[in-house]
Amino acid sequence: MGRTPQMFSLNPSSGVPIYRQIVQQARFAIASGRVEPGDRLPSVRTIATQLGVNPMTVSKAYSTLEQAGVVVRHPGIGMVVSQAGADPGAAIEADAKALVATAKQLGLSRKALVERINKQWDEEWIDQPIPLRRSR
Amino acid sequence: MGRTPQMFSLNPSSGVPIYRQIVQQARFAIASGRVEPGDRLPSVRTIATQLGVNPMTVSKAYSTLEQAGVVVRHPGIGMVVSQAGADPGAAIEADAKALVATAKQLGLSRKALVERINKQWDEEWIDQPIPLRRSR
DNA sequence: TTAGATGTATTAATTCGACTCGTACACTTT
DNA sequence: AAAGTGTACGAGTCGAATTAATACATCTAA
Repeated sequence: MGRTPQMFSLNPSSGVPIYRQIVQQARFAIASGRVEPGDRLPSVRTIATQLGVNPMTVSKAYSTLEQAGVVVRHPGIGMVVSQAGADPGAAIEADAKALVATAKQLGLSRKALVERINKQWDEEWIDQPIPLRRSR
Repeated sequence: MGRTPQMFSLNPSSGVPIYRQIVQQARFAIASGRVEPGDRLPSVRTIATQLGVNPMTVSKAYSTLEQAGVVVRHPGIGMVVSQAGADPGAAIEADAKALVATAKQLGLSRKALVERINKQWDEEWIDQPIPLRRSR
């Protein structure tokens, strides 16, 4: 059984909470196709040991992913990537909802909001923090 | 001189910080046209007295509005609603920026993001918390 | 110039939520 | 059973956010 290369890694100096780093990296892994729907994520204890953190911390990350619909809990088995989880759109639903709510409160028109989004899209240039690695 | 009816009111049980409530209500007042560009907002001490809070708390609200470009500081005069401040689009710039950044990180396409926004727009039905009051 | 108005820098107290961990538990597979 | 899965519960820590008291700098208006 080929021990899959460590799926997660921590950046202690980033200031980003551990469980968020796990959530983020899991999402990247899915978005990049490194992990597909139906695949199992490493067990809570496996990750906890590898990263040297408490199992509860990993569990919190998994709970977050489950709430976001990215994975499904299979009792006795573990967390499995869901079909819908492959849709990155679902991941931003919460943020999108908040933004729309605010925009409406401010009396912003739908068109104006979309324009603002498009404008931001062109302006923002993110440095991709994706440490891609060959899978297999 | 007709004392304008109290422009701000607090909801202590809402859990929303005082200075945020002031910011929000000022934005509503502007969005609804109750206050127009060029108009003065009540002085820090006036509001502080009416609401029974510290002047610094009101000042923080005003500083926030200034940073957002909603009002302009006129030394010795007070805070005046700016022209650009009438544009509600500016008020959501920060949130829009965050959303776009997240979407890009997740590998979401521009089209997919806009679709998500439109979807949310149709789904969300907000209860307008605008306590409109006749002005004058 | 001076009295009275404006907003604010500084500092401090306090609240409050986010984050992490230890432990014990319920459940499923094998 | 034995060994694996995730988690409820409780506690501890830490830091940012919020509010306040006070004194201050600036501008207007007379």
